[in-house]
Amino acid sequence: MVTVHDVARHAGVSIATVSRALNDRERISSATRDRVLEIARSLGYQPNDLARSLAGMATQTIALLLPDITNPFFPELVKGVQTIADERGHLLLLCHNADDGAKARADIAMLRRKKVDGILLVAGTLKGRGIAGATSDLPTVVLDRRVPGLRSDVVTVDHRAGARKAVEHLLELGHRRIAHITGPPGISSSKERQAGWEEALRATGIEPDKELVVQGDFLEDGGYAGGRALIQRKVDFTAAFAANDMSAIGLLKALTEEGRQVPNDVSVVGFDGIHLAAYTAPALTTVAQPIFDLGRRAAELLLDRLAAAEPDKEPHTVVLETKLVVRGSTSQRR
Amino acid sequence: MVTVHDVARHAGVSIATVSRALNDRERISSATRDRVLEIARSLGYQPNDLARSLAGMATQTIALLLPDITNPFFPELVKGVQTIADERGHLLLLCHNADDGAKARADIAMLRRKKVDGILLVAGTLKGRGIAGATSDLPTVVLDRRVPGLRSDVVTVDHRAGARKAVEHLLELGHRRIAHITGPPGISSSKERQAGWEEALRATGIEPDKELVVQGDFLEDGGYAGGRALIQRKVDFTAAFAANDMSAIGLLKALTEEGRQVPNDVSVVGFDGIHLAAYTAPALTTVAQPIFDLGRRAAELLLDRLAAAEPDKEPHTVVLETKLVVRGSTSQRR
DNA sequence: CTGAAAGCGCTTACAG
DNA sequence: CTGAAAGCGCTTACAG
Repeated sequence: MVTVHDVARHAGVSIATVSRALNDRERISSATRDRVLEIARSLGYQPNDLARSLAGMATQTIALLLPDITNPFFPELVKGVQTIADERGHLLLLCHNADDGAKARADIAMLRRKKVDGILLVAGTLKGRGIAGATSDLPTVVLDRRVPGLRSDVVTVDHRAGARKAVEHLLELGHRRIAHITGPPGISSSKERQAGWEEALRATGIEPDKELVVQGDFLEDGGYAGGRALIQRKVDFTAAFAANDMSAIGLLKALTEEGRQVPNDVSVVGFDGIHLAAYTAPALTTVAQPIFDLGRRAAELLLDRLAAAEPDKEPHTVVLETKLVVRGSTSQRR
Repeated sequence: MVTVHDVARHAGVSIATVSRALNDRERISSATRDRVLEIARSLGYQPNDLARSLAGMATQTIALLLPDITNPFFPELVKGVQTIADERGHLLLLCHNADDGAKARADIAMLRRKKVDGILLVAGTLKGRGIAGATSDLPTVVLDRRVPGLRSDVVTVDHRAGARKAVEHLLELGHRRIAHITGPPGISSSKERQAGWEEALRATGIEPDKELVVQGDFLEDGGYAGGRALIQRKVDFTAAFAANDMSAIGLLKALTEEGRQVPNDVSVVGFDGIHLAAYTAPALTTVAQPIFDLGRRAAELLLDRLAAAEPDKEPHTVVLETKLVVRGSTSQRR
């Protein structure tokens, strides 16, 4: 393996000069720099980043922690992150925690030992408390929803406004009895989306009916169970707003199985805008998050902060826009 | 930051002893070991893995290189890899190369400087030549398809046998004019799947008709274009085997647009078994690869090799089984 | 602009 | 079983 010593010897300079040539920024005559660089190249010199980082330089590595990459929401987000990491010469570490707080903390401890420069955290249904301690003093950007107790940059969407768009769309189609399948309890994005449902109804003079609300979990199963529950309880509804696309897809399945036609008998709107939503039958009307941009902006925010002169300046929150995408699962109330 | 020196001082021992206590394996009295460990714990000592690795230990980090995480084939595979990495205390680096050889080589160079222990490579449509050089002497396991010129472990499926299953299924349903949308040219998995199509036909005494073959690219667009081409050319066919699920989905779309009912007018079979295939209308009959296990086995193979006494022993190829999953897109020939 | 030296935080022969 | 020392491959004050 070729080291700075080899390059130095061949160039007839000290290793300090080699280091300066390689890292440029120090004052060094351009003649020596060019000569050293040429020799380094001809020797096939490749710096050892371990040594570099141990000597005080950044590792140029960030980590992305998320619950489960097979959740269709995440690949697009990962791609957004990766795009920026690539652009800026950083490597991306991926960690799955399956919404398990202990696993997440163990991952963070490991990342700390590895001296990653910073982390991107999709908290899923994780509680903020344990995580906040684990990430202390590690530059962190939180994605998609706020995590209580965690003082960090946040990149998210306006979940409440998005939910309002979904429900307003249904109201405009003439629906009045609009069910809501919630997300998992206790996390802000669930609460905000439900609040958006309520707000939109009230704004039209409709008092939200508790009977129309069933609890889900952001998963297909929860949407399916929710759909069956609504029907079993003989709830009267002509439309439903599911807290995310996967639960909307589960709901679609339950409705179909129970003989209700979508959208003729029931209109359905989801939330997220995952690719999958375009392939269901009927294709799902949904409130699309800018998933790729969420990843992009979060990575940018993190790397900007890392590159900043004073990286500790106060946390920043970026709120991106959602967009209603109308497809086949919604129609005029009959 | 707490270092071995701090622990040593508090314990009244040398840093060598601290290191031995931490890493266990050396002979050290259990009394001192326990005492040192207790002190390390109470001081909140966390080893610096950069220093550890620079001093000769493995980085416990592997990398997974793939074309594009938003291709629905990959999330499941990543999860398989991650599962094993987690089990064995390794971190996972993710690199996207968008089927760009130069990008892949740059990534590999970076990974080398970071001293990753080994890499997992999904070559996509990458040519073997450039990659083979880049990975030289870096422990590598190749996934899903063989890469010519690359001497490494391989975990794959029997693409040809899988394709035969698809076509045999169609033959059993009475179809005789079975079109084939190929994968991208020049890569082994495409060729093998096409060879399977031919074999199955010949085995039933049918001579493969060139007219029934249209080139695709493993993407939805290629399947869509292929479907339109078949119809425009007025090719006579009652069934089609697409080289993968995404092209089958594109084909579904083209057929529907052209007024052909699936499966009544045309039966369609895909390949891969991505989740998405279960959500289309009709749901797609497909030859499922054990995607999660592909990732699992590849990671196991790599980590086994890294842990092995003689890591250079000759390359191993693991071939996993595919499984026909019959859904709504195929039916008896009318 | 350049070099000698110290230091980053570990592990591991080598002695004892 | 334990310690003193060397070494992993870099960067960066400190002098000059």
